[in-house]
Amino acid sequence: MSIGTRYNEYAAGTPTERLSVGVAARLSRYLQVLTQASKMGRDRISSQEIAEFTNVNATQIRRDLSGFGKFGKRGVGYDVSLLIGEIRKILRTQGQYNIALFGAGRLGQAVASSAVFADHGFTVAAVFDVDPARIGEPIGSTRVSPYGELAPLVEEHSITIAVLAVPALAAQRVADDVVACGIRIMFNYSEALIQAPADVTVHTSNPAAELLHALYFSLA
Amino acid sequence: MSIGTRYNEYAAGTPTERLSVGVAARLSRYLQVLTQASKMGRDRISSQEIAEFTNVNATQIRRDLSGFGKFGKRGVGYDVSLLIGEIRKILRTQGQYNIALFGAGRLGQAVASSAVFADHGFTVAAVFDVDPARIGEPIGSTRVSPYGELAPLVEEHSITIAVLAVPALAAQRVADDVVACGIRIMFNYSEALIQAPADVTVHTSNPAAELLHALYFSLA
DNA sequence: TAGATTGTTAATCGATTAACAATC
DNA sequence: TAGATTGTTAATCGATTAACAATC
Repeated sequence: MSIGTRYNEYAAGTPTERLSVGVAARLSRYLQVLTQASKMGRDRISSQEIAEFTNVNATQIRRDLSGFGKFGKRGVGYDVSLLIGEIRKILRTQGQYNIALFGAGRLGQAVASSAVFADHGFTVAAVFDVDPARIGEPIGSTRVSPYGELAPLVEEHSITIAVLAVPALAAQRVADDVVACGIRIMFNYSEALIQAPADVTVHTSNPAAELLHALYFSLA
Repeated sequence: MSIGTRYNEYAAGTPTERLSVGVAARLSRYLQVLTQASKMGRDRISSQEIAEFTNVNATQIRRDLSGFGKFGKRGVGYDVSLLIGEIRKILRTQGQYNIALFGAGRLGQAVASSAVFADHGFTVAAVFDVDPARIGEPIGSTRVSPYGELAPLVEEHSITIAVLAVPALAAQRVADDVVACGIRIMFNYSEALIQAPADVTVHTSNPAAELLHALYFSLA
């Protein structure tokens, strides 16, 4: 009966089924490439080109997309802005999402002033730091808030995502506080291994692992 | 005959076959988790714990490792430092590798002073910036060099990896120059889509795509 | 028309999962 | 001994690849 209820909810809200983890991950990456291609003034793009930038097979890309409609033109490719719209509809991530950034040091400042999040509708709505000297400093389009105001500001700005740009030793404590505020998605730029409840998603930036992997294949 | 020659080369140098892309990528991620666990003072770790931090299935982890030897103890788990050594042997990435960092701005400074690369034997041997005001500035354990000295310094320091912390608009030009110097591995922190020859590996940091992906699954 | 690229199928390959004996 | 976790097998699922007709 509870399973039946869930199916009914899906049927009422959206006719499509839940995407698999793999498909959702790949669609997100296509969206990133398309967004950047659009900024570079590209109108059209082929599955082959998307493949080069995502390292996903071109046939796989065409099949991922064709599962939701015929978005391309044979002999021509895909219209970039049309495809951006379609993927956003599929991912149901068309809205604006507010981010809380932790750490107003060099990394935090770089993140706050970068376009990488803004391009996808993510707004850095609050920045926190434990250093009293930094409180009130302008950063991106906001100012540094005291860490003690975390809970009320998360509530006030409807923040759903945390980005951790703090030292590794502080990361777990911040993660715990963030979870306590009801945030369920974190992006961790520190090298710390974050412990979090099962319903919380933690993505950890891992450039060193990617270099090791690349290095293995480049060695004779 | 050429195929036979290749097999002979492998047989002479190393008895093991080439790892698949998937295995090498996963082993690199296990190594990152183990390295961090070691820094946190952990002596032992179970496949289940590695699974939680890598999002790789615990059975998969055990099978990846058991293909190369019996590194674990039943009922106990894996010895962290022993396993670090074994994976380094498998990946043949035990040496020191020199990095050229491009961009001495906030992001570049954050990267240069972070432990994330140093923990895996990557040394930032040279930092380049086009801003004359920054030349000679200390950054990490080196100083900012003029961009014009790229080729001789890459040669002098045996640099094999480039890390791009430059604005998106400058990224492609830097990538072209880097490739011209013979570097074949790049890590790109900008949101730019980098074009490079097929034998060059470019990894682009993509926090926004990972957030979009996480967001999809966290939405009701 | 000729060339290019999508949409789609079928075959192969690798990853995931469940299960469990072995053993620390 | 009892509990825990590895090493390993088998079954299922999803990704990759090649191929090609459809069609812009």
